[in-house]
Amino acid sequence: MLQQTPVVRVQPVWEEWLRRWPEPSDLAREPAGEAVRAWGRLGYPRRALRLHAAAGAICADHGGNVPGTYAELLELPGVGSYTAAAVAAFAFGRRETVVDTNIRRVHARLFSGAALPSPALTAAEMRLAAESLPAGPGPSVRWNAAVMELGALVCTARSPKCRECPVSASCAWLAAGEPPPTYTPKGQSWHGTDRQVRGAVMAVLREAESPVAAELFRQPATDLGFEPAGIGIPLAALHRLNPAPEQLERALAGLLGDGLAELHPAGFRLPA
DNA sequence: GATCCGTGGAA
DNA sequence: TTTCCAAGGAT
Repeated sequence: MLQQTPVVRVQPVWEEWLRRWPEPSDLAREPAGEAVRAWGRLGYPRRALRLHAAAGAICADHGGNVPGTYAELLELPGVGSYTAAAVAAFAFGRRETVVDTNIRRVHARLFSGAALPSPALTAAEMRLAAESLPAGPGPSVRWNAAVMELGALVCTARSPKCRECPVSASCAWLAAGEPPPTYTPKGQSWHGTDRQVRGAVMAVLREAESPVAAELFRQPATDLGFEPAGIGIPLAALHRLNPAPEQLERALAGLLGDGLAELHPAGFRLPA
């Protein structure tokens, strides 16, 4: 849930999730669509699908217990190098090189003198992170947590709080006179994109308690002469986007291809 | 390596 | 209002 999503937004969803599914086996028993529904508006709903799949893999391959080594974790759906290292370190106390966006930024400034890390994680960065990691499980776990928190709370992307930074005296970026970023990160476009249409369709499917006829996506409900039960608001939001027919078809096909939706005789629905 | 994949709060 | 960007991963 924390992948590309701030802690404050994750926390309430995470608490409800663990109340409902305290063990991997509890989640694995559910249809994938229930995981997607409970995911709510966290974004990137494929993560919900993969978390559900990971629960299944944990039950099938690990007796229902989350594995504790980097290599085993990395095999799970939706778990990449960052998540595998973070879980092994923070949940199992192992010495792992954890590199998230916060740690990358701290290292870029403190060690390399750059305002921002490069767009993609490099081998040199991993080497630098591995070299700076203290020896011993306990110190390494605390180091990972400390550098991550420093990046999240003090060494922030915009307007870092250098006056509050405990290592400002040894910061290469400050010493260099706070040079600006050498590249301009281009943000993801959103308005008018397929991604926005996918999001609007998913909002409808999450609210729907029965399959949604394809015509409801393709044509405003007012033109159909009736009010669809329960999904009027997200459906109106979708039609307000006024996606081109081709774009809507692309979004629906994409969701089907990703397994986020399935086509029932009565219409589209979350995977049951 | 480049792209794609959501969402909403803050600047 | 627009832009930025947040505990990334898969293809």
